[in-house]
Amino acid sequence: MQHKLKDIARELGVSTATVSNTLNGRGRVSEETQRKVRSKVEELGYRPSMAGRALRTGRSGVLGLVLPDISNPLFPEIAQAIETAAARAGFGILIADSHGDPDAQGQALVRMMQRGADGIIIVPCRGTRIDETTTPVAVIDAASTEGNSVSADHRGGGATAMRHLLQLGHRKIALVGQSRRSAVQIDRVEGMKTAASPDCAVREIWLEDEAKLDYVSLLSQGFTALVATSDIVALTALTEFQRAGHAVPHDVSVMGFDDLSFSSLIVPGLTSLAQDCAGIAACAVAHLASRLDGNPAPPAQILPMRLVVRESTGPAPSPTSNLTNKETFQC
Amino acid sequence: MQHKLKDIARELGVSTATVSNTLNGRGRVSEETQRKVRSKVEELGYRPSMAGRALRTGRSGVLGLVLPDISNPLFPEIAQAIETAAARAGFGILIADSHGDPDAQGQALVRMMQRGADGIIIVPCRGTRIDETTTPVAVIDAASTEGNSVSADHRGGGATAMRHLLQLGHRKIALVGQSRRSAVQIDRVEGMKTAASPDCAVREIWLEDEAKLDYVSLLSQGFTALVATSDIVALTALTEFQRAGHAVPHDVSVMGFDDLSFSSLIVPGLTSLAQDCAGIAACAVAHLASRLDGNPAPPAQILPMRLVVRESTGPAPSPTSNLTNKETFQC
DNA sequence: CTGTTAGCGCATTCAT
DNA sequence: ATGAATGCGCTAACAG
Repeated sequence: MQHKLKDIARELGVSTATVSNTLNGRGRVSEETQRKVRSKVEELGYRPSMAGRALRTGRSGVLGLVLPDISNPLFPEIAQAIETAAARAGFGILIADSHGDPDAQGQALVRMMQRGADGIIIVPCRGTRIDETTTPVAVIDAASTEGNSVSADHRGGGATAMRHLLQLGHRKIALVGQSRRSAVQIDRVEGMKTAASPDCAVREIWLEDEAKLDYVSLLSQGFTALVATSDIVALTALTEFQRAGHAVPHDVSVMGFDDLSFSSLIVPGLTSLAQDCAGIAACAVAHLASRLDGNPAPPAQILPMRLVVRESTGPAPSPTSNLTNKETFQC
Repeated sequence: MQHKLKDIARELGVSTATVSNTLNGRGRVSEETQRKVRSKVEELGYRPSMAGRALRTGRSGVLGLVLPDISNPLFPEIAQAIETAAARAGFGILIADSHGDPDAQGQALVRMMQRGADGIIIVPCRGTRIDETTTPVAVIDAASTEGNSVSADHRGGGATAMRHLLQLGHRKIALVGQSRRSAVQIDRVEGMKTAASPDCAVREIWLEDEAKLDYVSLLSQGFTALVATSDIVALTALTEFQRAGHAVPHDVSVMGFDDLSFSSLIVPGLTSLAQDCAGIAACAVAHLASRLDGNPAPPAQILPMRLVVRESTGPAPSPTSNLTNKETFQC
């Protein structure tokens, strides 16, 4: 076992209170003794026991992080950002996975509280709402969700995506989402639709409705661009197009959301809208830290999304060449 | 604040020890009082304070998990598996990210210990070794790494990959890794090479050596298959091939490692070698749990990898059609 | 079988 | 400016 507060107090001939006061800056302690204490602490390699402190102060110095589905590829970034922000603020992160199941999510919340988490950051399952509890909770969801504490501006991101394609001359655009139960996806699609110009034809497609979407047939229907609510879906579309011999972005432009790790690595690189994960994480941690200091819950914060232009989006094909694919040109 | 042990003891007219004994099964307590205690606990919704217990027992009930780079897409699965395994064993998971930096890794280890982690599971940075400390550590790396506690059979996986391609008739195969500093990647490539038949030409390529690898030119050099040490690299190769108009697997077979989440979603689906994340996680947690019970460190465990065959691998093209690509056929 | 007692390591009064 | 004393909630000895 390590050295205790008492040890270093005894060795210095002072009281434990003095040592504690020095270390926590709380105190009226003379410069002289402060130096002695600090050097002794260094010498002995003393580390305060979190258990003792937690019992005394009722604070564990730990925040819970509950995620809906760790296997979602966006998770790594958000988790990393939160861990970094929390560490900077002196908190540890206790992690839990709800497997997308509302029951498991509830149990995870209870487990975190039982473990003494000072606060909880949660990215809720689709369609679940979080009832406020005794321990403060920061919710990262969509701006349109009640109880949301901080989120990316998914609507604004959708609008930005749409404007990007309009600028490139696209006028017939497919909007592809996975599930309507996701408030995030709904917001993104809404944003796209509101930004569409009157002369722009838009078709909204939800994968949960279709057995299997035939991406390639969209081209013969005159669509020149596709925006997916996730880079995952965009990647699927991209590979389908390329496999069928259609050039991206020459024949069709493709873009997604979240700027996942692979999006910059594939060929062509995927144009995407990135969340400000670091900003969101910092907000969530700050939110909790502030409430732990006794302040009331701050208003929800919405952080802008950032357009990352890569090679998967380009000028709309001219009407004549619209149905022409690469092979035909080459022969 | 919640109810304390004392409360429920007082309400029942028994001692705190009796309640504690009942709850921890430690005790010589009559059936009668046990029932009364349990029902009172239920009624009051009593939850033991981890802080108090931790201080008393010196055990936090928490394991640290230190990852080299959360943004690695394999992380989600391994983290999820470990969280699940730990929860089953009654542990919480305190997470930390070393950003691939050995210094940060060391600091993360210290932070975990300071927070009172009972044990630490670590996936080390490339090229780092973990010195055993006072708190038990389980290392998840490669079988060839000293100090490794549990890992997938990366060599065996490499061999399996090679045999899969040999069976399909491939005899000129490119092996693509990212960094030689990764023991995991080394093992995978070694496994591939040992399984290559004498009549099979193999070329080992490390991306850290090349400014930018020209995947497409490999085809004109007669390669009919490519194995990457990661699905990420395989995905890059796949999209490059498809963009250039080469059909996968008709013209070239591609396979990777780790069966990342996107591998089943792209077209064609990526053939890959999957780690048994759940098994690895269970082993790591069991390893730590056993050592916390006072047992000596168990020997390292190696878990087999599983071949997941999808559409990106197929029969080798016949020698005559080897240099022929899709467009030429169609014209 | 059950109750009493004594800390675990720390932060915090209240005296000095 | 410092020290002595107190108890956070719990469990492990020991006593009954």
